Amino acid sequence: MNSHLQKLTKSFYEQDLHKVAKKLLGKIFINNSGKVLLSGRIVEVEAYDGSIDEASHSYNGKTKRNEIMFSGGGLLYVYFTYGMHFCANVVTGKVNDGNAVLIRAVEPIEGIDEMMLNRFGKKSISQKDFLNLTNGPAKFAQAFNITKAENGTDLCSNNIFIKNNSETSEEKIICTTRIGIKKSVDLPWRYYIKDNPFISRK
DNA sequence: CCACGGATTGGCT
DNA sequence: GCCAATCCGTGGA
Repeated sequence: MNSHLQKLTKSFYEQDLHKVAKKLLGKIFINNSGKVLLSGRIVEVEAYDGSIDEASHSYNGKTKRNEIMFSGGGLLYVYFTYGMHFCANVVTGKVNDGNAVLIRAVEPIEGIDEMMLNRFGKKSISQKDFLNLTNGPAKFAQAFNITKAENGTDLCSNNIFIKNNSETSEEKIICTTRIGIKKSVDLPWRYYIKDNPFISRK
């Protein structure tokens, strides 16, 4: 089947933040903008809310850096952090909501040789490094060639997009507090697929 | 196995 | 000047 027929549409991304976050688990993230198609199954995400969530980049309103978070569901918000890493988010809801889902981990499917080159500069890696390909937000971005150039990409009209897949059943979705933040630490807004080997942390 | 600190830039106070 | 939605290497138990 033509993958375009399965591309998630605006109406999917315009749904409620947490509904989209949970529904994204199990879906296939694709970057087909390079020579080699890269794909992976989304296995871990976190929700960030502009209104009540002090950890969200959008909490204090729109700036040059976070403006994509306010630009409507279906866009890719990519930010730069710690002086060297990029992380990718899927914007949800309507214009000015300031809501987005951070993609924290995927399970590699296609283009794995290319991912190994992007991450480690070689095509032969250890079993341990195989799990290290995409088991973290900046690892995923590096493996999939997502950088600031991809900030603002419309996932509904480009060769970077997310493909539909069967729903992940409720009992396989684990919900915990989020990782690596210092504010709003008690909000249980991290979702991941139970027992998946590419989860960033237990 | 776990804990800790360095890397390195840009955004905001 | 401070610090970040991270990652990786090191050093000790």
